[in-house]
Amino acid sequence: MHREGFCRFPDLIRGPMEFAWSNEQDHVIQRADGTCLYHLANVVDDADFRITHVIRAEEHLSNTPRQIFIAQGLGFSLPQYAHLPYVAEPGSSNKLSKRKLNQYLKNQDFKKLCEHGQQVASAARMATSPDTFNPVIVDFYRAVGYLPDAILNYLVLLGWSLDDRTETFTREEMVRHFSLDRVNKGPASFDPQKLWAFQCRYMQALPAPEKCDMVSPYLQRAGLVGTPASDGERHRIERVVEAAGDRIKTAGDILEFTEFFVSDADLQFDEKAFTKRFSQPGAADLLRRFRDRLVQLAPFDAAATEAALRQFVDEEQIKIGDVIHLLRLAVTGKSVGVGMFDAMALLGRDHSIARIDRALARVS
RNA sequence: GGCCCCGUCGUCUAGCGGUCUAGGACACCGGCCUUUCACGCCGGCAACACGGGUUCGAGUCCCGUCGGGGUCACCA
Repeated sequence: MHREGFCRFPDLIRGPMEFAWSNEQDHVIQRADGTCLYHLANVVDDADFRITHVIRAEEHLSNTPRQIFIAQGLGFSLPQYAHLPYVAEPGSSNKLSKRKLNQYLKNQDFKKLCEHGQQVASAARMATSPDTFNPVIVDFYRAVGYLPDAILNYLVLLGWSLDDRTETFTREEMVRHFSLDRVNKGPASFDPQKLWAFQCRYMQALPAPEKCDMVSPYLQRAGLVGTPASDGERHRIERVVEAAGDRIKTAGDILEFTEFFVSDADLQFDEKAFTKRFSQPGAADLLRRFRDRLVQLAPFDAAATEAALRQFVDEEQIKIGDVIHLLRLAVTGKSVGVGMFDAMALLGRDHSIARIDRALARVS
């Protein structure tokens, strides 16, 4: 390498760069067996492909002089350089590393993202290894059912912005507006919550048919619908997706609504919640009386069941909350979920009644 | 340690000398809505690392200090 003088080059993000050659070491570029080392290969490869812009992470900034030295030695013309800031760990400015997963798990937000993914994976019976299935690896997001555009939109804003208000970009807008001169120099830390927010936003805006397409493979993997899904199953999926609405944040979240895909006999009850609700005095009896009204109701749709319930609580002089939680537990097995009347309409009268009867049977 | 980079709310950022009593977003905290959850709506908290200059005037320019980080392989 040169012993004196400076290596000067413009960086499209950082401006004019200057390194003293005297600080550079002589570097090995080829092994005794003839194989080449990274920097030589890199420079030759770039020249070979007629690379005009080398856009890479900041950790390569200090490698640039030696690569320039090699390129010049070989008589290549130099590409333009742009050194991007790297992505930092949540809440720190250390470089994000896939080897430090355990440490990141101490961050609550990161942990939540991870646990949500794990939940989806286990519900979908996907084999996962902690080394590859975690939020620092892109595959994680694909597996859990994130929207690529949401990830991209989040990522483009990590170290770059268009102005003081625009946050949402389609891919076309990204390519149209992105420019290196608005890239920040400092590292930006990965914020699991903000990524999640983008995912939620994009999911909300996704048209129903596309949402159904995204969600179906998860039900198939879980063995809840056929592959391919029958017309009936397809219709069921559409209705569940519609009823679930915003509650489905990632495609894998469909597996939080398995109660609409299992048989009445296979429905699992949240035992803790069940015990709590049904141990109230008169609970079973109350539910039984409302059940009897459901039997003769026609039509059996959301509006009708709601009207029936409201009339029922009115006559009984109780509050809607006194019975609807029992009803939800009985019909869906859970204490949370889609709107109660949507749930019953979805299942239909026979299944709704059958489930109520099954719940009543376990408490008598 | 040498060399290099960076430094505005907790986080991502806007700001390229006056329009900044510093704007937006996520998060957070209140309130409303409500059958659960989610959504939605309204309101709130919260930052220019510090010290010197330059200037009529500095978050914005210069210097220093402090702080954080990257990189120093016959790895890529």
